[in-house]
Amino acid sequence: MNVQAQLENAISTAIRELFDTETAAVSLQPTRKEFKGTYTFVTFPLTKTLRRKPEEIAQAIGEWLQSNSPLVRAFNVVKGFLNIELSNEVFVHALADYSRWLEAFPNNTRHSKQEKVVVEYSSPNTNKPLHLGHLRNNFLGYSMATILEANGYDVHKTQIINDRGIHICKSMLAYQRFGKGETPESSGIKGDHLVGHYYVVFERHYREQVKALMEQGMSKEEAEKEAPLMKEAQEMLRQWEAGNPEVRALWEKMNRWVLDGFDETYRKIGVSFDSVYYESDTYLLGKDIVEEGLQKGIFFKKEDGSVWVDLSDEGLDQKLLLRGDGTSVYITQDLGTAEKRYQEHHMQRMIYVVGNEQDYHFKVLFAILKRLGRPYADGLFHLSYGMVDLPSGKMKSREGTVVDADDLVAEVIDIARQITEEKLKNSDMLDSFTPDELNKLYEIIGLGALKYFLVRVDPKKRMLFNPQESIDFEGDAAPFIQYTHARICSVLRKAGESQIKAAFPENHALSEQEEQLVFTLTQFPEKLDEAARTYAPSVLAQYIYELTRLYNSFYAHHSILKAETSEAASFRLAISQATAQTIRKGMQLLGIEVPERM
RNA sequence: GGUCCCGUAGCUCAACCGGAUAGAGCAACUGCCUUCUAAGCAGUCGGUUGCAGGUUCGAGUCCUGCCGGGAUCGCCA
Repeated sequence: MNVQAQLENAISTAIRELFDTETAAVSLQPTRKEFKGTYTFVTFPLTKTLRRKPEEIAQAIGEWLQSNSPLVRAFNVVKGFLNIELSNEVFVHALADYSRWLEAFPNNTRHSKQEKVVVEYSSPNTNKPLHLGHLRNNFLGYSMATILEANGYDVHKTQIINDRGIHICKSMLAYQRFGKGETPESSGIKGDHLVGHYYVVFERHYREQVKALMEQGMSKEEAEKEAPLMKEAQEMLRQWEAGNPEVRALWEKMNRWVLDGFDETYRKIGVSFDSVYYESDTYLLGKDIVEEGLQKGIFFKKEDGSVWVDLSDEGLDQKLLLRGDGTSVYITQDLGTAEKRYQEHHMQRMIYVVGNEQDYHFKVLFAILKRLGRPYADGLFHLSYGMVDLPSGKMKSREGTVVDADDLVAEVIDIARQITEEKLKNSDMLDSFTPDELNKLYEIIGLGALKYFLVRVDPKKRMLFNPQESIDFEGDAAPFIQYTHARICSVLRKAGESQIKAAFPENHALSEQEEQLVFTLTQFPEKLDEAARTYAPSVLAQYIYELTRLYNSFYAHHSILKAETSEAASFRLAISQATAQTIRKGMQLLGIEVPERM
């Protein structure tokens, strides 16, 4: 049992013995740092039942604890707040226990829950390359999956690739028309960018046609519908559905280019998937479910043959599930995909990492699956995250304000290169790295900075990305954390040279900072649990930052290897080791690497 | 218009289930490298938590109204 739970029990006992009353579960909070103590018990809620002043209650419980609990060294009362100071051995033992646990983590938590979770993220369209929004999605999804795994779930990472539809036909048509047979190889352009280029070409010519038609007196809506290019794209989609070999061949070729491009990006940014679903494989599957819903009377058919569900009693609308001509819409495909995944994985939970612009869509999807009585319906969760805005507002592909993922990644690595080279030169370390090591280091630092920036913010909130200044290398940023890790590693190396070993001597009297550090370290499992429970990797990011800050302050105010006593030296070394490991394993859960030297 | 989300320091973000004097970073300004890596440490400056009520021992947090911003309400995905 951990210290906090033991204390809470002790307080319950104290209340029973002192006031002859049973209380609801007591809960402690960390003491604010301007007061002495580690845990604080708030007595205000007890004043009514006990009919005493909060100070009196706090004082009485404090005295009881001090004489009855070996955990408690001292206490102080401020208004109704009882601040509890723990005895030395508590910290020493806590660090020893934590270090042992940490050594084995995350192997010691793996598969402890017997529950399978499917996490879907990324899920791009195949008509253009990944952008900044996808990066937030990918880092969030990958990190969430890793965090769930470390919490004991059996995690399966997947995505649904939207590889069919009018969007890809637009790129195909433009390529057919203007491409002159160029390929990623012949042009030297990454496949997804090449296909994206033709999507833009389509849009450009299409806009011209629309404009011309409008000048001839058509309304905008009419012109957009009547423009020859649009009609041709729609015709191409029909041919695709009909299985026209030529169209299919072009589609396969161009999709291959895009998917290869995506793979390259995924590899670069360090995310991965256990499986991939393609819309072209699943888009027809939902139809069986629609049929089933009709038979069960959950769905209904309109005169034109279209199929609908009425969710108005749940505050939602009527929603189309199948067009009058029998073709499927977006949500039809999602029904089918969910079903297929359940058949293949029998998961208890499935998490969709998708932007909050689709909040409504997922409400509807989940409501439908629930009405259909699907066993997995209650385990569905939409991890809805906010959009990434630019200083100019929302990213708009038509206005060319989209921040391309590959460009951004290359840019942050380049900035990392410049800064790191400079720093290494200043500290005479540059020559101690091989060119390969340097390139790896720049990548770790640049990517780390980018990932941390995107993952430190509460997923639910929309966030602002300023290309000029958003990626920090100082302060609340990954390089600060990475640097601290490298620094500790350096201390650990030197400790090895001078034969100093980490230990947990009970007679070492901890300084306030040491107490705080030990306390914060041992919070890691709780934070990990909270991150999983609340679907927020940001709580881990913030925790690691807080730990790093504390350590740096400790580092500046304490000698480690040249400490006053050998007990102090070995205990501080133990703190340092645990901090480095917590940073490394914690950052790993965010998908961020940390170097041993920088 | 209906529904949902958001509004905290000049900027970017925190604040556990309602707890103490609302915290960090950036920016600006001071100090600190003959001592374990200065991407660091210590400090100064910066707030009527959008506004007005309400609930209570206590409200950034819960409730109501208003103001401002965003998303969504397609036989698009």
